Amino acid sequence: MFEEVPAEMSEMRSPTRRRERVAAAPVAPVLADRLRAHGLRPTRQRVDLLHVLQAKGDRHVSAEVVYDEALRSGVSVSLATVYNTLKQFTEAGLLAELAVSGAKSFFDTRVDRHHHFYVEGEGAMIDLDLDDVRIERLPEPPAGMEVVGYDVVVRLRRKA
Amino acid sequence: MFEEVPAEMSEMRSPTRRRERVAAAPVAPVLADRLRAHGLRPTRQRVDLLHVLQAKGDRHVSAEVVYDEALRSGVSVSLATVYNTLKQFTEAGLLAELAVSGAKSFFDTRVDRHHHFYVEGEGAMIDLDLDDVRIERLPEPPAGMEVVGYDVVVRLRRKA
DNA sequence: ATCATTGCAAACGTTTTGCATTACA
DNA sequence: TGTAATGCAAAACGTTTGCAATGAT
Repeated sequence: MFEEVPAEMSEMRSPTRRRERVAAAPVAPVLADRLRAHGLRPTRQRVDLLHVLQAKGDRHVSAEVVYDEALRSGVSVSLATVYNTLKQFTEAGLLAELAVSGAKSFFDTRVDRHHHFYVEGEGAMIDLDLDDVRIERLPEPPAGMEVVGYDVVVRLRRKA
Repeated sequence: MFEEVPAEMSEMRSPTRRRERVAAAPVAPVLADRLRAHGLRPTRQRVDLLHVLQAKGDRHVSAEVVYDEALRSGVSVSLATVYNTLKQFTEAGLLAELAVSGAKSFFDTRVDRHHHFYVEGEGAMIDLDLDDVRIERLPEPPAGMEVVGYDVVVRLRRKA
């Protein structure tokens, strides 16, 4: 391994919690609307997965974690569908793909502009509000290009 | 695919160029010293791969690209050794691992502190001198942590 | 001579795909 | 009903590992 990366990056998994089939929960209509608003048909799996993703607030997840949590909460999906759905959600703007070093994909449930702390040696990422970082000087883009935005990763080390 | 990522990120491959066995070239002793200075035994493969990596100036490569270039320039290595060697080089500080979105590892031959442009849709990264970006305000690290540094990625889009 | 390094092939974990089935609109 | 989405298993990648052979000091 090039680096130890925890299954879920920014928090420990909280104790298992039994839950009704999410699709039947009262939040479902809201989720369905959110999906429609992003051009996605609100199928059972998409609603369920969106619910799983949102159930714990902002976080950084891998496909496997989402799959595990889905099963754990009684949602029936295949791993392939989780992968495909995360990809669709990302294309639709419901998720953002995180740039991390290593060979595994991570997704950020928070899609508004923000930055990150990165804890070295643990691979954990922590959200950083936009206001906590400010860039003073932005470089000139190469000819024919325009600047879309910038991402800052502040690297941390645990004090001895 | 989540995103098209070119085999080599920051430049197109230049036309194939026949070359002597690198280990026999006059640069070898220098490379060997560099390896020793970083605590690595200068084996033939390590010298050869270091030469391949440095042959084109600073760049962002994947294991596969390094492997291809090695074969193309007459260097005999196995893909497994390329992977292992890139990992060792990274640990030894001869390379830096790049944080990119996606499921593949990329390495930066430039190890001094610098930032990057990232061209959306092409996955290309372009080096940015440290002076071209300046951060005005750095956030307070969480308790028990200290800030080691920060990386900035300026995202670009090709103008229409 | 000794011990690190290598090569190879096989194992592994992650992600994608093909195709028959299901379910939304 | 027509079409998009799903499940599954299998394939396709990217990466690592085990072990015997090789090479550096």
